[in-house]
Amino acid sequence: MSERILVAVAWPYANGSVHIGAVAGAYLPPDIFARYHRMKGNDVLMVSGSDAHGTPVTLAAEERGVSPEAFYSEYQAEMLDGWRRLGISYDLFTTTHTQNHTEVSQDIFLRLREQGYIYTDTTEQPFCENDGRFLADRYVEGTCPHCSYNRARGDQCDNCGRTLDPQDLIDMVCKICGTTPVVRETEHFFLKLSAFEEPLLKWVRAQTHWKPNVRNFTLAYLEGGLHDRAITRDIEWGVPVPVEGYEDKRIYVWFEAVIGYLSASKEWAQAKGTPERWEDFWRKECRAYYFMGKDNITFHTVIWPAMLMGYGGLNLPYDVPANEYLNLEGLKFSTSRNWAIWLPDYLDRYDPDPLRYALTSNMPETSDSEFSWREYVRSNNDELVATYGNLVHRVLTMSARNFNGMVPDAGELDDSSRDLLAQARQRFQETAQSIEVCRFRMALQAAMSLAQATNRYLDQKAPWRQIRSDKSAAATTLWVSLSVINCLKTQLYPFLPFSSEELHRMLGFEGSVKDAGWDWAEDALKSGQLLGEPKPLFTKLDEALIEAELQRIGQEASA
RNA sequence: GGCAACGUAGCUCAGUGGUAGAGCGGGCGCUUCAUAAGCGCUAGGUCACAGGUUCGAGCCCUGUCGUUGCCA
Repeated sequence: MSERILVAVAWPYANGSVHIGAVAGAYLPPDIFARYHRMKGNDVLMVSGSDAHGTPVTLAAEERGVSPEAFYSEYQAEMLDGWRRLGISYDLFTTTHTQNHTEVSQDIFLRLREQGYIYTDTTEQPFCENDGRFLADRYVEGTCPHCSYNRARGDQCDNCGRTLDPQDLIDMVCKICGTTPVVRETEHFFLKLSAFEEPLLKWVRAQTHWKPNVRNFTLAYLEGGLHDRAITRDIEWGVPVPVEGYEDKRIYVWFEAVIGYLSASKEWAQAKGTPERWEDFWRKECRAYYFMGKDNITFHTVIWPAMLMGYGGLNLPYDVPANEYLNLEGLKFSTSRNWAIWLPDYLDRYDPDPLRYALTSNMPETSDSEFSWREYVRSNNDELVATYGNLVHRVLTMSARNFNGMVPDAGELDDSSRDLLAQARQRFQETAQSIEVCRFRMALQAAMSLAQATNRYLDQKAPWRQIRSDKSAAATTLWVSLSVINCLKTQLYPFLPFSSEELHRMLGFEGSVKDAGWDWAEDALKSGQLLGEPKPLFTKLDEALIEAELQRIGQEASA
C-alpha cells in the first residue's frame, strides 16, 4: 500500500554558499529518505527553497553594492546547481521571493488575524534620521554592554555571543551612514503564541516517536512559557503586510519563511498542472517529516505548528528528525572566518558519492560529529573503494573473463551460498527499517556489512581456484555474488545514487535503478544476462590531498 | 547568569541496569580474482572526575571539570 510522505527541508539563507556541515545536518538526510520512499512506491513530495528575505540578505547585498534581487538569485542558481551535482533530489527547490509565496504568506497572515491570533502593538525601534528609515537589528552597531566589544550588532554580540536589543548598545550607530539613530515608536503586528502554549504542550507530549533530544528540548522550551512575538518590521525587502495603512511594513522572515513549505507545495502542484495536488500532502492522510539542523528546532516544533493550528485544517509535522552539528577539523564551521568546505568548491574537484558516503557514515544524528579530510580519504579508500567498489570490480571482472561477460548459471546452491543470500535479504530489510526511522548511519552500515560478508564468502569459495578445478562451482559462486551485488545496488541507491546507476548498467540492466523499485529477488539477475564492461565504481584518493585541502581551509577566498 | 545535551579503545563513533562494542588504524598470519584490494587472528579502554541508589551502573541520582546548544 502506498503512503503519502511530505519531505520538508529547511530553507537555506540566500546570503552565501552552502557548506558541507549543513549538507550533513539538513540536506542529505531528507534526500536519502525521499529516494528510499520513492523507490518503495510511496507518494513523495520533497520541497524546499532559498530564504531570499531577511536582513542578512539585504545587508550582504548592500555591502556588495547590488540589489537584493540580484544577490539572492545568484545564490539561488548556485544552490540549484549544487543540489543537482550532489544529487539532492528536490521535487521543487524554490525561493521565498515569488508571487505565490507572497500570496500564501499573506493568506496565512490574514486568516490568523481573523481568528484573533495576530494583533497590533507599539514598540520602540532605532530610527536613522539621516537615511530616513527604521533600522533592523543588524543595521545598528555599537559597544557591547557586557564585554565592551565595539562592533556588536543590534541583535547579538559576535564577541561574547550574548543576544542583545539595539537599545542595549552603548554609542549605537547606523551601519549605513554612521550617524547616531534616535529611538522612535512604531506599530507592529504580534503573533499570539501564548494562546498555543497548552495545545502545543499536549501535542508535543504525545509525539513519543520523536528523537529524545528534539522532544525534550521542545518541552523545556514550552514549559518555560511562550511569549507573543512581533512578526513585522519596518523594512522594504520582504513580503508586504496585507493590511491598509501598513503598506510600508514587511512580514518578518521567521514568520514568513516557514510558510515556504506550504507555498512550495502549492507551487509544485501548480507547475505540474494539478493545482489541487498539494492538498494530498496537507489536508489528507500524510506523514510530514521536517529535516533541519538543531538550531532550527523550535521553529518547526513550536512556531510553525502554532501557525498551522491557528490556521486550521492543515497537517501538523509528523516527525522533526533534527540533526546535531558537524564540525570541521576540530572546530565549528564558521562562514565569517571561512572555516568551511563549500559545496560548489568541493563538487568542482571531487565526486558526489564519496562525500555522501563520508557524511552519512558519520552523520551527526545523536551528537555533534566531526569531518576531517583524513577521515574523508580514509572512508573513501578503505571502505568505499576497498570493501564495496573492489567487491563489485573483482566479481564483475571474473565473470567477464571466465563466463563471456554473462551472468553464469546458478547451479546447485550449498549451505554457505544459501546463507549469504539469506543474509542479503535480512540486511536489505535492516536498511529499510533504519531509513524509515531516520537512522541513516545504521542503515548504511547494514549495507556495508553485507558487502563485507560477500568478500568473506568469496575468500572462502575462492572462485579463482574453482575455475580451474570445477567450473560449475565457480559459476555458482559468481552467480550468488552477482545476485548480492544486485541487492547492494538497490540498498545503497538512497546513499550513493550515482554509483548505483552505474552499477545497474554494468549488471546489464536497462533504464534506471530508481524505477526498478525497492525490492530484491535472488534471481532478479538472470543467468545469461549480458554484463556491461566492468569499471571501478570509485577512485582511490592520494593521501597528499589531505595536506593540500587543509591548507585551503580558513584562507581568504581569493576569487 | 539560567536550562539542556554531550564527555566510551590511537581516530571516528554505536551502546537508555546484568560478564565493555563496531569500522578504520597498529601487530601477526593466509590468499592473489580484484583499484597492493580481500580474509583470519591479536593487542589496545579505571566508559571525564568524585560521591550516591541498586544484588548489580557506561546506562539512574548529586556534585565538579570540560565541550556544545538554547534562553535571559
